[in-house]
Amino acid sequence: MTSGTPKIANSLGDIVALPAPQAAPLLLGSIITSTHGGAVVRGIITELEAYTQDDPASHTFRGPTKRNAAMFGPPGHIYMYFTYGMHYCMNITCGPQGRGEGILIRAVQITDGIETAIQRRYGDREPTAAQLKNLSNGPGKVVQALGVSMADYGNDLLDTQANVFIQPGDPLDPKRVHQTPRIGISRGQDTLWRWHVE
DNA sequence: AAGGCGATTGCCT
DNA sequence: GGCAATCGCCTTT
Repeated sequence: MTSGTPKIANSLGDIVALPAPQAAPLLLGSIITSTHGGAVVRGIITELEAYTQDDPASHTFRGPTKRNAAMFGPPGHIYMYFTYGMHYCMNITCGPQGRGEGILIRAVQITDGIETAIQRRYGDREPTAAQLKNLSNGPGKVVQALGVSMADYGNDLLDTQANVFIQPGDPLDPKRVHQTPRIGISRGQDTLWRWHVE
């Protein structure tokens, strides 16, 4: 680099290396793409939540385990977990290697491959208006619509050759961004670590 | 070795 | 809005 442009946290690699609560709002509006099954499904990340290691709501609160190992790996990788006996959710790992932080992707606005997403969520039946609205507005729904699975555990989300990857999105209108407590947790409700756009 | 419960979803009232 | 479904993980005996 010969220009005098200062190095700022403007690339995804820089962003995911930040602590999760700093990275999360910066990743809102990013593009996530899945090429699973030979079909491209792509969407804009519209809701996410940050989790840190000293956060009682986090899977990493009690230290590394086999389940949460990816959270302690390099940033920008996939941490998947299985919950409630039937649902999978995906995270973007954050912070430096060795630090158990990540961002739960809670909602995506599908922009490409919506037919494939509908097929994965509802099968061949024509979706109702309600079903279309609920296509990918929850963490388990996002995973299902994108066709992500535990096979993607630990994979690099910044590798555009991977089956699942993220890329920068268009800037968001700050007026459309809302910050709230996280959803579905019994502890750690004091922090405003959920961000979403309308 | 066993039990409780969860970063959820969808259906039922 | 309330609650059942369903099972792997982690904590506790």
